[in-house]
Amino acid sequence: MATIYEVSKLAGVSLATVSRVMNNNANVSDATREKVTRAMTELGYRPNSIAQSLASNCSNSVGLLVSELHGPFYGPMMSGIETAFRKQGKHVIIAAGHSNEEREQQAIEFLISRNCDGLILHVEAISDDYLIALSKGKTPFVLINRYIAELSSRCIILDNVKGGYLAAKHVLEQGHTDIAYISGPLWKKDAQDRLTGHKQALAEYNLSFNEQLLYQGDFMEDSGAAGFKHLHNSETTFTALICANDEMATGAMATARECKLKLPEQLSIMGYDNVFFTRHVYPPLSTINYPINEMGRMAADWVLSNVYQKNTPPLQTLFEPELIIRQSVLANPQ
Amino acid sequence: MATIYEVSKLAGVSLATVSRVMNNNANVSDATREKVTRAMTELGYRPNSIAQSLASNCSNSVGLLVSELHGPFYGPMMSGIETAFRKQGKHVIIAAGHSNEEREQQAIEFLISRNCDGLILHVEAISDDYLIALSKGKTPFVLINRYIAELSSRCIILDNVKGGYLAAKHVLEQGHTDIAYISGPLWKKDAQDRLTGHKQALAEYNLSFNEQLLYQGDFMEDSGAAGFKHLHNSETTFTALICANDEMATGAMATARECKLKLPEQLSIMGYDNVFFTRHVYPPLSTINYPINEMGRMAADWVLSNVYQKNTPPLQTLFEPELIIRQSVLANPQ
DNA sequence: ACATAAAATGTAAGCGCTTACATTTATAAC
DNA sequence: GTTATAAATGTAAGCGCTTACATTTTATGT
Repeated sequence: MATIYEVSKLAGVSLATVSRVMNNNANVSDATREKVTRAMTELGYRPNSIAQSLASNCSNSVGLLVSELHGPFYGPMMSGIETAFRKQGKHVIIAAGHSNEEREQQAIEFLISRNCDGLILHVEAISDDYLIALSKGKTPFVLINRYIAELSSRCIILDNVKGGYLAAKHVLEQGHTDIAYISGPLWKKDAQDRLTGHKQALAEYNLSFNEQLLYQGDFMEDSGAAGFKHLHNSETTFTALICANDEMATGAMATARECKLKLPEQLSIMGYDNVFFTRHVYPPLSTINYPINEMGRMAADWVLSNVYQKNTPPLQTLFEPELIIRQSVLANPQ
Repeated sequence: MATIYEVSKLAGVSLATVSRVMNNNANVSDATREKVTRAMTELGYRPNSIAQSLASNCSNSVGLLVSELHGPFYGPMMSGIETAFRKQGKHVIIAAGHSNEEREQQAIEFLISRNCDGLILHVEAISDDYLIALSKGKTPFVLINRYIAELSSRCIILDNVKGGYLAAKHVLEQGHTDIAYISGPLWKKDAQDRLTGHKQALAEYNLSFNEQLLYQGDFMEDSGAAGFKHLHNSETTFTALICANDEMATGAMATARECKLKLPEQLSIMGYDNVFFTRHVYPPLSTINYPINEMGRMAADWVLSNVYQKNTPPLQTLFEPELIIRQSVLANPQ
């Protein structure tokens, strides 16, 4: 692989000049620029980005930490991010944290030791304190789907209270009054918020929240199944079940069907996230849209703007959920 | 950020010694190793991986090129790969090629200029010739889901002929004789192979392949829908539809239902890939398992073994598809 | 105790770039 | 044609490590 040195020799100029045309910064006369580019193509020169990084103290790479690389939620997010960065010649290093505190911390360490210029973090298990401490460090980062008051300007979040409200309201508007709820793990802020919104809607309809009809899941499919079973076997009855995300809704649907319930006739179900496969389940699942792809893009813009001083569209930090009506919620149940 | 120089001063040794304990290569006495590690923790020293890479000519990073970052197929693949590498302290740089020749080439260039030590490529549009030329270069790479005879030892593939055969055989065994087929784009080897297997099974049952019952799709959901419409409106009839992947099967199912067909009573459907959501569609889709997660892991092992000289389990290059029976194929149609 | 080999440590030259600063060359103003 | 000023180019010192080679220390055998 040719180096800048060989290029400079071939072109008959100094190293600095070659570097200048590469970073087309400074004043280089058209003539020499021409000479240099010709030499570069002749040698098939490709700059060594490692050397560039070391010399310029900028790795042109940003770390992306998600909980899982698979799963319907993170794909669109990564996609939005990668697209935005590649346009700018930045690259993304990915790591998975698996919603586990130790692994999330390790991943962050790893990304930092890799000299990432910035970090995009979707972390769940790590503490606020750790992140606040991290914010004192020299690697800037932005948080997706997590709000910490002290770090508010770098938190890109969805209004989950509103989302929870919207979901419940839709079900209420269809005439349901006995509504079960499978929440996410309530130590997570987003799970709490969704439930809060749910309760708000109930209150608006002068319905009191029945603790019997609440099951705390963990956002994973199996807990949707377990939750449904628990609720189904309890003494209370319900005509609708709202789940705090689509995966749990899917698990609940499968189990409900195993219990010989007709969907949506005997049970209306509502999800949350609008993960792509929700329209393929049966019946197609009504849900709340989580614009994760755009939020990923926004996180990328945050980094582009705050780390690389690029001009970006104005940064937006709070996103709005949206009701998606399909066929899993039946009107006028008896 | 502390550098190796400060560590060496604090520990009262030379740079080289510090470097030695970091790479715990050479002979370092326990006493000095002790001194050095103490100095490192005292300073909170973290090696600068960029500098390491430049000096050692090894970036400890491997490039991963997939068609899309989202979608049900690539997630498990990336997941298997990331896990394998992180255990070894290697990191993965991702790029998306979008099944487009130019973008795939750009992505490869990008990854190479990023000094990746090795590449894992899932490419579709790029030519064999390009890859063969690339193999002469200095960056080693392994191919997933692509077979090129000249590069056979670095092709990690599924036996798609067998998969196509298995799918058709299952449908035939259930008594179907009029079987439609929505293929992938036939310029792609895997699409061809699946169809070849399909025809083999037909032949085994002494059935001739009816070109009228073939529709060429593009592996995307919409083409499943379009394919079904086309087939449904043609003069021929069929009791079963085999699709070359799950997404197209899903598209076909949705459209079939829109056409008021009862599934699976009036139409049996078979998919391919066993993407995770297939068990959630209705009726749960019978399909062919594509062990993409393991294949990803194997690709990682290939790199670990061929690039980093690590010991790995024996490398396997050909993977076997497997029939997954769910409820979308009905027995004894009339 | 001495020679010799082995182990431990140090020295210094890069890796391929960027960039502050110095120098040369072109341009403008008179 | 000078001189002042700006534009173009060159020089060389790093960036933070690794590593070949040189040197010193320690262990071993007699």
